[in-house]
Amino acid sequence: MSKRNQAASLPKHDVFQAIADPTRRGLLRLLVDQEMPVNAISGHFPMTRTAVSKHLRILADAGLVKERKVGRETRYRLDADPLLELKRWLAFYERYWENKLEALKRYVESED
Amino acid sequence: MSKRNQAASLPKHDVFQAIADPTRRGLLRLLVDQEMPVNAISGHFPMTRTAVSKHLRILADAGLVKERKVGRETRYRLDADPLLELKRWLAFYERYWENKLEALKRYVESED
DNA sequence: ATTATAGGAAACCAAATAGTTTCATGTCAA
DNA sequence: TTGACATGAAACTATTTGGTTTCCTATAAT
Repeated sequence: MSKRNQAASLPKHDVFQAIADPTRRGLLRLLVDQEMPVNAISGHFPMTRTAVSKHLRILADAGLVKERKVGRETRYRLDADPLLELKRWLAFYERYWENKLEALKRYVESED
Repeated sequence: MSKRNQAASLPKHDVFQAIADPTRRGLLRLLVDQEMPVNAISGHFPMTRTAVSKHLRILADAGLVKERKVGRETRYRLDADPLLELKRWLAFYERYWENKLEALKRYVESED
């Protein structure tokens, strides 16, 4: 049932786009093993809280962070799962750099 | 010598940004094991040759394709090397989904 | 009850992006 | 040498992006 993500719940931002921005990569890195409220998070970045908040929304759209309301604050934490898609995408190209490394290895070995 | 890529040859587009666009991912996929001239390439995409050409330039800036002039045509081919950066970036997060899978596994196993 | 704190929503802005059309240049073919 | 072909450059446009400021709402603390 439900062909993955359709109509109703189409993620507005995919993981490729989400990680394209360096600030957002920084956010992921920061939330790796801490759940943090927006204020604490935004202290780590040279921009307004609102800007950080928007980045967090984009990450949430891509499924890369989860949010939880606690009292008057919203806490965010990493969800690395969507990165699996990236890993699968990357895997396809793996043999191409492996080929290169192979070639280099042969070249080096033929040098003695 | 030369701390990687500095001043003079700063790549205007990094690999994260380069692969953010679906058309560009399509280009990489197409050039995986063929060297192709622009005209042949652009036939595979629903946009003008010029637009494709610009995407190719962005990929070239990120080092993901190499170009070679042959007579009056310019042929492009994949260079997967810069994807290693992405792989390293991803590797950092690997344990986070592994933890999840672990947890799931324990949960399933405790079910009999 | 009043004040302070945490966060999102809205309106706005500048710059970047993804595309177009038109033009110029270099190379191949007749 | 004349014409056709392959491509990049330039100028232009619409949309998206990344940021801001200003305001509103909900929760906590006094």
